[in-house]
Amino acid sequence: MQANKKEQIRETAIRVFAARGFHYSTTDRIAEEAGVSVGTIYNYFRNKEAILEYIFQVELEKRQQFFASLEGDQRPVRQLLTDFLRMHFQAILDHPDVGQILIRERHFPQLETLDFVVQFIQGVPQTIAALLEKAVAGKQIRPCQTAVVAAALFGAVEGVVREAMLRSDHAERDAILRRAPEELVTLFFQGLEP
Amino acid sequence: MQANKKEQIRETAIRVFAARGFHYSTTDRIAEEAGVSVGTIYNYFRNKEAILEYIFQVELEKRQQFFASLEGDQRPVRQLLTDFLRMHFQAILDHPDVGQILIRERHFPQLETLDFVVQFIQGVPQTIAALLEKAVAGKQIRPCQTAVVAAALFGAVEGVVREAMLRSDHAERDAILRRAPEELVTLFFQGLEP
Amino acid sequence: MQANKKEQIRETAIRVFAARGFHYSTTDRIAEEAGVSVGTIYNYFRNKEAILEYIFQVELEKRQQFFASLEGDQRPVRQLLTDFLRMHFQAILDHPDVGQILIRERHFPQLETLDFVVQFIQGVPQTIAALLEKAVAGKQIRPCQTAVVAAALFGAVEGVVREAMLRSDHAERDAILRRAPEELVTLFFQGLEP
Amino acid sequence: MQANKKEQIRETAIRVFAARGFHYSTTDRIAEEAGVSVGTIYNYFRNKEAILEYIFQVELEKRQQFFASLEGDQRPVRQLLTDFLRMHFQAILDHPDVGQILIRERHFPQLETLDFVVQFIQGVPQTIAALLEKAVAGKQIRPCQTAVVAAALFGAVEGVVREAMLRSDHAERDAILRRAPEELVTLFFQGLEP
DNA sequence: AATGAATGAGCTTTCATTCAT
DNA sequence: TATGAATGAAAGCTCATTCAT
Repeated sequence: MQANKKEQIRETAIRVFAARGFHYSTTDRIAEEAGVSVGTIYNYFRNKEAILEYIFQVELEKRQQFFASLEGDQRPVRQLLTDFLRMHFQAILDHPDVGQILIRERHFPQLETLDFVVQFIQGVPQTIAALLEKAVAGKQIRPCQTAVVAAALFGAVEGVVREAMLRSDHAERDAILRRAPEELVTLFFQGLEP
Repeated sequence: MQANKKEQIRETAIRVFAARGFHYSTTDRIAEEAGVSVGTIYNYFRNKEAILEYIFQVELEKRQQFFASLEGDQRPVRQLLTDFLRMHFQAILDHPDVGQILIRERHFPQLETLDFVVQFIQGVPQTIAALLEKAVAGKQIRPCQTAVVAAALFGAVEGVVREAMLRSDHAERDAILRRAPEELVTLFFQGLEP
Repeated sequence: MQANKKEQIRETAIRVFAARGFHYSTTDRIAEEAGVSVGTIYNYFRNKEAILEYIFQVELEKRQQFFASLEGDQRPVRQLLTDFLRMHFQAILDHPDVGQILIRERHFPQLETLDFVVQFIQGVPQTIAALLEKAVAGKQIRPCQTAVVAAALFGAVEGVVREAMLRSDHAERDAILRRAPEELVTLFFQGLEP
Repeated sequence: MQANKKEQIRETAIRVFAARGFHYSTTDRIAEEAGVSVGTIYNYFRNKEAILEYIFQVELEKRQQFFASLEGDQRPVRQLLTDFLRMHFQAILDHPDVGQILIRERHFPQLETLDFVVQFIQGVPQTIAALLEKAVAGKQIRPCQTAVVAAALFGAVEGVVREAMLRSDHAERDAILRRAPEELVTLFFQGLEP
């Protein structure tokens, strides 16, 4: 029941933050929509910011678990990267609200100093950079500043998500998100051909 | 003197917003740092948001002027795009605070509905998309969803800027930003080769 | 077991109130330190104030029992008063936390209306006044406003306790408290010599 | 006008704190009774506690100024002390609410650490102790632990004020306060006769 | 045009108390 | 009897905005 309630608050907060933005969302509103009292929120979260932190934390852990499951995977780097992007875009397809928040509130000043947010923002590109490193070593791609290219890829992913989110036509939006992994991997791997 | 004061407030606000984020910046603070009284701010701006709007407006106009100056330029698309990215990265090198705000406050809910912010956020990628369109027509690159690719490029630019900003070594940071226009154009044009 | 638990809560509350002050002590904290749940507190006490009331009640009863034991004691008033002050100072030496609370929370608005607190705050001086009355009748001291003098003596006791508590050197502190009963009685009886 | 408003808030707060106690007084209530808005309070005071601090500060400064004016006064110590007590009791006669607060909120945990409160609670007795020291040197009183006696006198003063404040009959109350200085000085000086 | 004291709606947060288990 | 999650009234405080000077 406990974990349930925290989860219930998290999910409601995602909806509310996505609709209004963190700073225009009130704890009263979250409580009301979650069907609990304000006090209950504070039984599970230190303060309002902690809710946002938790949302990020959950998402980060999903990505990390995925990376962990890739350990020892012998398929070509291109394949692994495609898989990761598929997972990422699929997560956003499943919960567009989370995507909205991840993009919108990422630059939230207090968040930027939090360990797991730093890990998310730096950690994910670092893992991508490590994959690119392997691809360079395997001569699948030409030598390059892998950290910079990884950052570019990470940014490109964000840009495509943003572009997709702007579409009011849901079918169109989903189409972009669904095709994105292959297109981006193709674009980057062809762009990096030796 | 008038225009001067509005400019003075805009510049101070850039500094304050960049340091703290829009929502954690107070009008009192801006007034104090600008050496004017709060009341004066309201003689030049409808409200606090209007200051942010104005900051975006000024930046947007700079980009638009650059695009206007490109009108009729007959050089290859690749050349034009490189020039634009050079200008953009140079602007960020010159005023990192503005870059910070453009990235951070872009997703500000009330801003997203404002015409010239929409123009900035959509307009810049749209211009890039238009250039890509021309390149496709000229068979310099393969057919693609130009809007999505433009968004990816725009995002990649942002990602590289962010990566550069993380470096504590200034020389290294500047080196990345200086090389970035060519590298990104090369990456994308090779990636889009027919 | 019952009486035990109530006692356990009372003792913990004394520690907590003394350390933080009544208003900055939470029921959660008391429960935690007492090793019971908040709910349990409310099985023994009507509300938070009732805990404070009970603390006062227990202390008052101790004083009253002492007075009762003095009934019929034929020794000179000066002797009786000295004994009472000895008992009082000893009680504070034994439980400085209780002394702290008795002094600090005495002026608590809701407490001031409670019968047994009124009895404590007025009752102790009244008993002193009664003893002084007897001394006046016996011509051991000159006629005076006994209520006012009793209040002065009661206040003086408090002042000396406070002064003693300020000393960081424990030996010094204890020395003051040990000598205090005689010194105060001497001071006041000499001051009231006929 | 500025100083006026701070003064206006201070005076209202004295009335409100005296009637209800600090912890049961709300900033809204003070604002309402002072005829200003809550925001205005916070233009003059850091927070609610700062109002209480200021009340203490003003009273302490009055006492200190009085002591300063005594510098170089050649009259006998007994006379000086009587004068000081007269001033003190007169101040309480003039503003019984202040007296109430001085006694009730003195033990307020956050106040106890403030420099000027420490100065008040320790400083006033120290000045008294210094006067007693002079009286001992001049053989007007017998040798004694002047610090302890000063604490006792300070406490006795408080006790008498408290006793007076308990009287519902104002005439009676004022009578006690008016007679107190002479009575206490007589009591103590006779009690300390060599 | 410039000022800055005054405003008060509105927010986050706390915590004594309850009650279903 | 004991529990402790849930409650929600109530409080302190902030800060964008106004307007008399």
